[in-house]
Amino acid sequence: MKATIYDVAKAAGVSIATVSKVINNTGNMRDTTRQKVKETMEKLNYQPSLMASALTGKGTETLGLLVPDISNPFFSEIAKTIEDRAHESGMSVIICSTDENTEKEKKYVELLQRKQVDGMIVASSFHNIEILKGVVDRKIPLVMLTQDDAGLGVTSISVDDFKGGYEATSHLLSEGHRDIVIIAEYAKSSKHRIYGYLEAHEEHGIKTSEENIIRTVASIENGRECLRKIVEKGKVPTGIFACNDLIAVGVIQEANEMGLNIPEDLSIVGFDNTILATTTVPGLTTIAQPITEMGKRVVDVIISEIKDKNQKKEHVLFKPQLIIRGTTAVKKR
Amino acid sequence: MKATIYDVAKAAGVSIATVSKVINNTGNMRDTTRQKVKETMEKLNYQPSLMASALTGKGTETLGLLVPDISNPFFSEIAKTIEDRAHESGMSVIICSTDENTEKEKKYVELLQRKQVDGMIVASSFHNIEILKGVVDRKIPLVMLTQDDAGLGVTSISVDDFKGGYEATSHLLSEGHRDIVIIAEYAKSSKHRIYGYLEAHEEHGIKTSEENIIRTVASIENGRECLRKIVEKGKVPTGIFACNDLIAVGVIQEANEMGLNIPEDLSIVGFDNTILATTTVPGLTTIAQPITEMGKRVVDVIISEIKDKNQKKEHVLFKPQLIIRGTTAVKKR
DNA sequence: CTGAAAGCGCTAACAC
DNA sequence: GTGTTAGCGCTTTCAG
Repeated sequence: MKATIYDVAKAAGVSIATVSKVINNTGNMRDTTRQKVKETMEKLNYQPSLMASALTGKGTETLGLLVPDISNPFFSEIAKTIEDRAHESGMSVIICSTDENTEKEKKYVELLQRKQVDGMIVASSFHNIEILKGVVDRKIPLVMLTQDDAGLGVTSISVDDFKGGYEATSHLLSEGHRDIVIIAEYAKSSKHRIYGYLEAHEEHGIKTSEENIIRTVASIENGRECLRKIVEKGKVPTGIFACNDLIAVGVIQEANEMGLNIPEDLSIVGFDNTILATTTVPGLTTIAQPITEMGKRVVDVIISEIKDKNQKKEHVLFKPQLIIRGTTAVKKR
Repeated sequence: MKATIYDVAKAAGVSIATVSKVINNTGNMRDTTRQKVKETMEKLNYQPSLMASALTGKGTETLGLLVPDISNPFFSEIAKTIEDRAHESGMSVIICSTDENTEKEKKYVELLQRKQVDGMIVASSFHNIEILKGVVDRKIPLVMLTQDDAGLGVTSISVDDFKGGYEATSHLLSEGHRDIVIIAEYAKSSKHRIYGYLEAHEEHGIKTSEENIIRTVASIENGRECLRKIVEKGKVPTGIFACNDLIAVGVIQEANEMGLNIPEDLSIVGFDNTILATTTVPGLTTIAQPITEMGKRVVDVIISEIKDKNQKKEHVLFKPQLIIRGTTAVKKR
């Protein structure tokens, strides 16, 4: 069987209390004792059980991360930075994909609670806010990433969606496009991007209509479908602002199949600047979210909340950045 | 504070043993009692601590998954299927990205052991085999995914790399290409793909040389660099078999920048069939690994090993599938 | 400086 | 049927 603290104590000829002290580097003791214990731990290949220590009040040193779908590049990139930063701070991460599914949301949140995670990060979308209220009530540190706090009174970290939407649209507008369709998601963040889209139009003195705003669920397939529907309706826009790269890629693919040239016939702007934006041809003009900084920040925040609950909650907004690649150009048509 | 089993017992007017029984659905008792306890649990919002139960001998119901880099689409796609399947079986997953870094490998494996995961899945590459020996010695179920068992005597699940390499090369060969470069990784799996590459040549009665085999670390940037180097050497091949999609994408991008037309001037075959293969233009011809089935299979295997250690170890080989898209065509040049 | 002992929340015999 | 009790492996006073 695995060595326990007792085995070490016995082998080293000391008490378990002493061993515990060397494990945690606490208390004072003769250097020779500490040394001896260390050696025995080594020899016995002893690894203190995190379960047991968690049970005695110490934290579990693990974070829960809830994302809609880890196989989506945006989330896997975020997960990577979160994981890295967490490990730097001695924490590990359990990732759960909710699939935008209320059942799973509930199940996973409960699971994470039963596993006594020290804190939870909820990324991008969460439908069952009641569930989250429960974790707040239980005083489990919680921070929202890439979405607002939904009235939970927790800190949230996101990109400035309004500004992102504004910049994407402005870019299109300034290249002469007057017929711009925005393909949004149902999420709150998309709402802000839509406002940005609207604001940009207003500022440029251009009017747009409700018809130019369509919504869908993020996926390549849905992006394609959207373009199909747009075209079916008759008038083809010269610019499309897709609220994320996945949708944008779908639009690009469908456009290609329909024989539309990009960017000559149709300019496209995405959002997120995931790896996908770099693999299309031409490269996708998109709004970058500073994923790395945001990821680092969330874990820093959550860790500081774990150390000291009732920290001041804040709403951190990161600056989006327009990355111009090949899918946008001055209007020709 | 959070409700414990004692709180429930007191509130329901029973003993903790009874509560434990209803939690685990074991033992017999009057239906009314069970009902009453259930209600109290509900009312108190009680959630049994997995820490505590893990400590008493039951498993932790968590799996450790070691991948090189979760932000790589191939791994995030695998992680997703593993996560899904695991949850279906009541297990959660802790994902760790080793970054091909021996230090991290060691750190994470130790961490997972201290967290007492019930089993570990090691995907794709692991350098410090000694470390893995340690987990095998400790009788912790371990299965290798997408790589061979490195003499550990554990079960491994992977695609038939030899066959994949053979088919990719054969496809190129049968389209008339005679000058085919293979860009491989340093991993064992690449070795088999190279053998497949060689075998295909032999079978077609075509000879190739060592010079046509180059190696690199998987990344878009390295893919680009490889093509650059190949071109610098003078003779440009008409076909390239990249041992994964990431590299293939890099080759495509660089080829585009160099003014080479794909597939007219250069045909490319990738490996993995990740989302990236669908987002390039033209779509990437590639060898698909049945990610979903493989993912399901690993967790099924590991779970059965958890239930019954000293299960027969096997080496499961999945069939690769050539997916023809737009980056390959009959040789023109 | 070091050790004894009381928990942490739960499970699993074994009594009653 | 239901309760008592002895751990699981560790942390943490509090004595010595």
